[in-house]
Amino acid sequence: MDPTLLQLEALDAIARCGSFGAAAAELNRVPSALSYLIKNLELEAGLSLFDRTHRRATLTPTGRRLLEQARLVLKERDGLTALASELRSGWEPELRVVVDGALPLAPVIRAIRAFAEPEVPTFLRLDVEYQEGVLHRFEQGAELALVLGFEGGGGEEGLHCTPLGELVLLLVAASDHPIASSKREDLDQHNHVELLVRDSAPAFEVDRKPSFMGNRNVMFLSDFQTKKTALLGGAGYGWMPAHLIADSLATGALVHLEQEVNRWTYFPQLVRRPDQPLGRAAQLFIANLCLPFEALVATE
Amino acid sequence: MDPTLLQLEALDAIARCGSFGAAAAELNRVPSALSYLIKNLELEAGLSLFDRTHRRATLTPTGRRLLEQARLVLKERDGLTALASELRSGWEPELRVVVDGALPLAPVIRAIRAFAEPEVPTFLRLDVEYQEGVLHRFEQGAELALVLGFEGGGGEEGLHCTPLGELVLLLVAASDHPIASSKREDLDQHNHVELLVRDSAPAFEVDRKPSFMGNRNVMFLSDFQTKKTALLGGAGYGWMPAHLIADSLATGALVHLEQEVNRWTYFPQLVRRPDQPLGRAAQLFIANLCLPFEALVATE
DNA sequence: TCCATTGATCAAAAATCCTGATCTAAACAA
DNA sequence: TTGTTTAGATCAGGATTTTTGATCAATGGA
Repeated sequence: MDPTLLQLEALDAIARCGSFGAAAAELNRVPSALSYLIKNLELEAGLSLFDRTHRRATLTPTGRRLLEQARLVLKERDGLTALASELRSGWEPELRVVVDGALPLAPVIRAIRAFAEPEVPTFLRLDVEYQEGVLHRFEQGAELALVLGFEGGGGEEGLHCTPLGELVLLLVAASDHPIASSKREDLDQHNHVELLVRDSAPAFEVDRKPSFMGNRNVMFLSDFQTKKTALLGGAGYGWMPAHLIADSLATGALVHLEQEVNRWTYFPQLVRRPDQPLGRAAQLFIANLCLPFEALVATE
Repeated sequence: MDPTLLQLEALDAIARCGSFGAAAAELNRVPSALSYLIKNLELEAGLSLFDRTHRRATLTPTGRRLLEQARLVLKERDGLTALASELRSGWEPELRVVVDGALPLAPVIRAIRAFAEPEVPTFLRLDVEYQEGVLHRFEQGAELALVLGFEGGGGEEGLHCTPLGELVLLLVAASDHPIASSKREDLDQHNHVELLVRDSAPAFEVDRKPSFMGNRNVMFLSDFQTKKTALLGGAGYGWMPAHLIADSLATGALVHLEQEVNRWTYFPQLVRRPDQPLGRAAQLFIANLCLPFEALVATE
């Protein structure tokens, strides 16, 4: 059995209009055309769908049941034409975005909410990555990246960058950790453990990592929330985005260390490729992102 | 845009097989046929689905997205052919069953579980009715009825009946109700309230109800569970299926009244029309119903 | 009873789809 | 570089399917 969409449309129209004639008028056909389609449908299905003993052809129970399923087919077909129309009107089929896990997630979450609307046909893929993993994911084909900030603050490699405010990282430790009461320049004197968020690039070899920490003791963590927990537990010291530890600094659970370099300001950027124009989904994402982002970075 | 199932099948096959040629072989066509179908699909959709700059045609992101939706259409189409095959092999499109609310529901619930299996295409409709409502619903077209028992115990009106064991109704009241301590023949002397389950036939006129209770005080309830609650609350006395009040009799919350007629045995019947043969769904229902029914009626 | 309406049937016309030959261009090996 | 292989596009003719308009039978209402 191999039903045609035409046959299913005829079945649906006849059931809705109540007669072959009315359905034929709706489909801009002649009644005999529908007669032909339905006859073949019944023949191929091996089922009798209409009861012709009375003048008006009425659906049999079998016909009604099959109609239910036929309407599911037609519904998906309509979904296909709608999708084609949307793609034609500028929506990307898929939008991939990378976010540096050090950035505040709240504005990103607000932006992805817009993709739940039914009129947005684009599939959204959002990856939260760390360190080199952010650019690695971007190079693999993501259309947008929210990065912590390039060295020097400006763009490089011919990428199009839009500044998104500023993000402060602070060197902190638990208030009951010995390092909290030590003075400047003490960091190199002791073998305190430095907490670091692990690079999320898959093929990244830990040996090739710039050995700025020398042979000090280090603890690698998967993300900043875990790192915060470890810091609060007194595992060691480390850099944290200010917005993630404002509460702990206020309660005094964490303290800002008094070191030569204990504060670093980054300038987060929205990065995209300059050659290819933004699709409607990318524009939607940016429109829902930028405005609140500035505000949230400032206050958090 | 009006895509054809052929076009969608071609799109799906090319994506699965990796090339026009392999897909053509799978569909028993010639490559140029698929070329023609896809060209028209792209033309009507106004989208480019394949990238032909390289030798092997590869799906564009747009093509991949549209393919996702196309596969949904084909999936529903397959569901349609499967449904047709099932209906052809003897499954009814719909099965309607009525159950008298006085009967134990457990065996019925076991029977309807079988209809959750995906290989059962039949839509099941089950109505729990009371009194005249049971036969009323059966006459409206239900294929099967589980009735409390006809007067005289046998079948009537040329219906096919199968006995399902026996069901005892007991005349009971709350143990702290005045009637509980009264002796036989007292029922007519006092104006105690009789609790009754209301007839569920929609057009049933309460005036035409056989006035066997004369002008006594009555309280109509929607079902036996509600009636049990009202009995436990001491609202009055009434008949209850034994299986529903076994627990309350055991704890002593309800007591079996000592009256001339305080016990009635019914013989529940599975009723169906003798002229039309049973479909597979009806057979499935009965097969899952009968065996446990006898056991449950006896023990409950 | 007649008459309007519904739908089936049929042959011819129209549209669609398939085929097989031919052509272009990319990938690949020498 | 050159020639070979392979994937797919294109095109005209043929096969198939669908549509049409006329005709016919049957039902239900006036």
